[in-house]
Amino acid sequence: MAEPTRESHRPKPTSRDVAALAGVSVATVSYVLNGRRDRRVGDATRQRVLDAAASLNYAPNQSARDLRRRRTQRVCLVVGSIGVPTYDKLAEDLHAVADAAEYGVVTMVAGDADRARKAIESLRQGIADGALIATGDRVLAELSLESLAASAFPLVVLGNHVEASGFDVSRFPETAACERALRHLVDSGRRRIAFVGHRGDFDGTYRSERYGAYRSAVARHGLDADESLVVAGADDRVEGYRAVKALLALSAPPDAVFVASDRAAISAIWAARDAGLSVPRDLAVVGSGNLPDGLITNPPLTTVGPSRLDYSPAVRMLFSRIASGQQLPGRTITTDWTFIRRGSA
Amino acid sequence: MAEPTRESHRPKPTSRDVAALAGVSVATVSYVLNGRRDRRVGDATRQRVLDAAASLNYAPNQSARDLRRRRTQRVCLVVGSIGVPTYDKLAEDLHAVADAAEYGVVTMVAGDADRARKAIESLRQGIADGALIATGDRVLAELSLESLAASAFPLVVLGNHVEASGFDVSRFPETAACERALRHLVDSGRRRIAFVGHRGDFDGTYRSERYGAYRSAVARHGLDADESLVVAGADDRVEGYRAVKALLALSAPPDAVFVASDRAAISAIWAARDAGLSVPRDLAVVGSGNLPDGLITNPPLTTVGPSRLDYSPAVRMLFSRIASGQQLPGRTITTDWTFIRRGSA
DNA sequence: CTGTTAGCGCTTTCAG
DNA sequence: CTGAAAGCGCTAACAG
Repeated sequence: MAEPTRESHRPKPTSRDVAALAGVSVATVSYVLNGRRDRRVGDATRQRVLDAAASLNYAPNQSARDLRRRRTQRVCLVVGSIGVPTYDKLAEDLHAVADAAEYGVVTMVAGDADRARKAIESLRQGIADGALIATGDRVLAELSLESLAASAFPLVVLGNHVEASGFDVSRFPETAACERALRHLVDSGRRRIAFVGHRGDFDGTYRSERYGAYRSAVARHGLDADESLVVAGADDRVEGYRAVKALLALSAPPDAVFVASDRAAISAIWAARDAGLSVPRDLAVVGSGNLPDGLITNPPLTTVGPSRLDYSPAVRMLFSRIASGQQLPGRTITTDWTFIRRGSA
Repeated sequence: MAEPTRESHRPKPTSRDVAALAGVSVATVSYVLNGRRDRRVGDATRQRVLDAAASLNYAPNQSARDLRRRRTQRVCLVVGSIGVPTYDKLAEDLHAVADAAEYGVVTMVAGDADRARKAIESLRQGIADGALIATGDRVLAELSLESLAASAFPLVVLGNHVEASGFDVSRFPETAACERALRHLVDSGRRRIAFVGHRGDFDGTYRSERYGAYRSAVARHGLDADESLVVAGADDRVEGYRAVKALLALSAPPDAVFVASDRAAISAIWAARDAGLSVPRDLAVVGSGNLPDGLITNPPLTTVGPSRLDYSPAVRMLFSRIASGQQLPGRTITTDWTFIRRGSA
């Protein structure tokens, strides 16, 4: 109100300002504000400090604190993309544990190797005390985690094709379950099985486990190897719907579809029903991921995935690594995917 | 290999180590590594520094750099929860701009006022150079943003019921569109209109715009005011499905349902179809949010929401605030929701 | 119980 | 073109 024209930018108060106002030293301010048990401070002094801090609207500077303490009290989650249910669940599980441990969570999105390298660089620069990397195997394959691991940085990686060396690994092997699902389709008489994959599933030389299982099933069981039966569309509900709609409009449509995500598999069920087809009679549908959403489709979604979607073991590995401070040997936990037969195939 | 038993924790290399190895001063290291144009360094020296840094596997310490520079080159996104499509879109839009501006993004999840206060505390402690707060109006109502705004911290808030004072606000007023949707239902002869809300929509004294519009429509148009027609279930696809299924099993079921999310509205269409009902004939369904997913339902989803889901204006406000460094006046951008009639009502 | 002091690792004037 | 030196704001020994 006094100077509406050129509001003078008064600098943020520091612990020194608080100390001065309370008539104590900065050390005392630090002790009071961090409430350490080994450092008893007189009640009167403590109150003066608290009052001073409150009246100055003081907030301690994180960078300075991190620098001095040599830790950030933060963990970092590196995910491959936004809006993917499994990453969402991972984020939830991580937040739950981090909150309990009074740790903050920072999330970085690294959809390609370039971004992932940037994220790793940030980690090397000490942006957090540990990290959970879940960018997917495709990106992981192009990454070198050695520089991080070499510095004993607490790290847990979700990936099926990395070796635990200097960090921990959480694996979800998919192949066996996918093969079982495909065999089931074959056993129930399907010959023209389509594959709806993520865009990344076919990327260059990389081949996802789901796609790999599909290719080998086609070969092994002598199925119709029609390239027009392999399409992208698993990344997204809408894309999935359109992809399956297009498949069904083929002159020789598929009699089954193996979809690399449950989201898109649900869209597949719709697309089939909207085309006047009966699932599974006219089109068998198998999804991937075992999301709860598959329970409410009609028919309920047959899928492959972990029998329970729970990342807390991986999260706990991370926190145990952070707590130990040691250079632990690399641990691996493995959660096999299973074939979960419900109504759609 | 040499000492497998007690791996000595060699400390991370600092700029001093690099300087020593390169035979230059730490200042030169800083100049080289930050590649400043105003400070030309001899090519030979520069190369020595780069080699030294590489051979030591050096990564500059962020905390120290942030402390000295008095900025973090990071922005913070505070969202109300994980796995909500609109927050996902917001995160995407923010990441897009931040990447281009060479800014990092840290995300915090603040589902309730306590968490939100913690997040704000972190912001006050300088965890980022600016923030986008999107926790939803319910949480926002319990929050005091003054302490942040007072320190001229660059801030943009997504909220319909906050005043832009010391920060910018992006509003998406819902009420008018909701009223239009409800009037449309009434005009097409619906009398028993159900409301499927988020758990937070009824929280204590708080009443969301969607729910408020529903209550007033019931009163104004003299609709059946049956409390059993008001249920939670909008937070989640599965919950939404179950909630609508239960509504349809009522002895006096609704003839229309206004759902506070598109996700759950889609589940509502399914639930109706699975119950052998025709949409919209037997049950009219209106969603909220205008997600792309509503285009692929059968019938396509009638909804209320912004005509285009785009948060980049809000994001740009944030970055302009950060860039200016000034204490700008609070700006407000308003994007009205509209009634988008498709097939389901 | 409280104060003094020495840095954490980096950037940035200011000299040379 | 390069170096010396002064801190950024905080915590943690160590004294008293």
